[in-house]
Amino acid sequence: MSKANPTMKDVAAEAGVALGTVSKVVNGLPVGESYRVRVEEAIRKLNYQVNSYAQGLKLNKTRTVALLIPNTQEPYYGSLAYHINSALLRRSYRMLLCSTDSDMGQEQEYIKMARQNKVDGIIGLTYNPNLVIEEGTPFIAIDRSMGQKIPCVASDNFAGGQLAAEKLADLGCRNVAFLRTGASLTNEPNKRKAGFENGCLSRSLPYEMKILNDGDSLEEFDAFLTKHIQNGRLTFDGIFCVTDSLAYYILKVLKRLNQRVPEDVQLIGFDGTRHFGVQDYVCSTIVQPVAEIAEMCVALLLQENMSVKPPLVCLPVSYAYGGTTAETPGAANHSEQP
Amino acid sequence: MSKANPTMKDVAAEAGVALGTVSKVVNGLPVGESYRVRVEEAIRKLNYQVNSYAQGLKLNKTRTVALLIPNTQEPYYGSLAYHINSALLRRSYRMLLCSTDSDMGQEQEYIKMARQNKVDGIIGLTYNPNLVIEEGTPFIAIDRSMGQKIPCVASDNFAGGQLAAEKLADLGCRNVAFLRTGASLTNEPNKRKAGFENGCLSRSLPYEMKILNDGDSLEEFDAFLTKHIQNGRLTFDGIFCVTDSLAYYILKVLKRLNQRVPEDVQLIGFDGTRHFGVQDYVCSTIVQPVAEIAEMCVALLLQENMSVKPPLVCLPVSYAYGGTTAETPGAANHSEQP
DNA sequence: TTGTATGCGTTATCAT
DNA sequence: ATGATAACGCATACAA
Repeated sequence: MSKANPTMKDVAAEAGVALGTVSKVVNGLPVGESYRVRVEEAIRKLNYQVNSYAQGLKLNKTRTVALLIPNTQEPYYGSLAYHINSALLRRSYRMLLCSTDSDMGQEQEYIKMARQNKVDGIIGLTYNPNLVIEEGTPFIAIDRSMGQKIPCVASDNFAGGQLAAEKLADLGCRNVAFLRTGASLTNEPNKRKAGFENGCLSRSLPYEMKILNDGDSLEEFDAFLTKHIQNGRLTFDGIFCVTDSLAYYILKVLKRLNQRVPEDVQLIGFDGTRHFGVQDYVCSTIVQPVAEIAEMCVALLLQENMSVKPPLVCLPVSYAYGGTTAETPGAANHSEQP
Repeated sequence: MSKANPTMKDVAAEAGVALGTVSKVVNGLPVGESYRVRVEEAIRKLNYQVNSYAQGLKLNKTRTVALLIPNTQEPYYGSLAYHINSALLRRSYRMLLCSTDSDMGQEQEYIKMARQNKVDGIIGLTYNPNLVIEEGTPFIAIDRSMGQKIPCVASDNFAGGQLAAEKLADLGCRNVAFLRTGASLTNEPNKRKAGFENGCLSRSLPYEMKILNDGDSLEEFDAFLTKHIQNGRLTFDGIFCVTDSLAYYILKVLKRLNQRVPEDVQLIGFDGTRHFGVQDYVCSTIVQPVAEIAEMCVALLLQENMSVKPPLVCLPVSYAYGGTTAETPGAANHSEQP
């Protein structure tokens, strides 16, 4: 019976060659034909596999990347994790999943772990403003810039906000609202507001904003909307919510207020969230290009033919109909549901 | 300026002690008080971190576990990945995420990778019937038994099916249906059917089944339900779907058929899927105890005070109201939405 | 072209 | 109790 975990030494003994020869065969370096065959045979016979830990120690490269992300439960995060994992796998890189729960202490702990584990790089979606990152390990940030030296990848949130405004205008809205939570932090998604304002102005579309502060309850929105009901009808005929998650909440509020969606009021969210991750859209929405964001993060991290790291990369978003806006069959700019 | 990646040797030199002493301090082994202080100071000064790769090579233990799962996009999988990650983190274990897309070749590739990477164990949710697993690495299966030697963790699918039938009976249903997809594979979720039949029989509740074969389109269900419409009303007043995902699809079909839910027909799914992972339930459902499943997998894998590995562990499910059944305020067995 | 020897950073076994 | 040293499995510079 062969050993449970054969090493190169075992393979060398089995094949009757030297250790170095085995190493060369394993790494595809030139070696005499007859030797190569014998070594390959021995490898198969013993079922040999390289030990990444010994290899990593020697090369100081581990082909492993850590992903810091709040969780994998919420659809945007889960989707991101999936696509980043796929992009890494395609390049034969391993991925350490680090669910941080957005806890600053835990995030820092994971950074430490990543360093101990000698990862080749870190991709992080963290809102922690004072995360300490070692100079040594390459880092790519998602959705929040972490300084000039660290590239940040995000979707084009400004354009997304603008697109939402334009869509609402195109679909016949005359008076719209923008609803947002989580205002305090500086991050890319915050640009959705500015983009929306810009879009409204360029279309001369009157708008109002309701922006919650950190501690506020979502019920503030209920009060806000209730206040804007006149003769049983909402004074807004269009609402842009900063996320699909919020849009879903607002949808329920509107139902309670007896407003029909999309007949009385049209609703656009942001993210491109689908039911069960892969089915239809939860609401009409500005879709983030999650797969492209993932691919870009990995490409930047592994520095594939990129001479210089850009500080901020914004990827194009698109509009998708999801039942909470008027349908516009035949419209040029209309994305369909897969 | 200090070195980018100081080693124990550097710490020893800095503290003016021997290498072995540093190792002892790092690992909390007894060491002279004055030495310990000096070493700790040097560690802080140089910002030293152990190298897990050197440690893993030496100890042949890596404190790393691989999770094989189809993806992290679909809510059940994403949630499972999150909770397993948390359970491992609590024990200071790292987790390699291996999204397999249910591809058999990729699954096998990941098993190989896990072996190369010297993981201490593997947790796998895979429907691949002929996956080759090395004897050496501990393996825990989720939702599908992979042989006597490999423990399988799942929720109590039989009891869940039974509970669904009993709930429908309790809520006044007189004629129900069971709808299922993905029939061919032998796995734990298949027991939902048997449990449901059992529950119907014990309550003398008439039932019918529609079970799709592997290649079938979901539209078969449309036809099935349409066929059971008489005078504009569905002959079923209760439907149990094998997953929430299917229940969501059926919900849309019922809407098209002008059946009101839950007034005309009540609907129960399975999984406990929530909107956006953390909000309200998508439908009334049999909730899988995802956190407990995760915890059990990790505990079994790491063999915490378990003398013997059980071949199959079934964890209790619960019913949750999610809007697609009649509300039963005050009912004893009623779970509420968090 | 092939074999030999050294070192990666750590732990553990020795003498001291 | 502390210091020196071998070994973990691999890659590589160097000798043959």
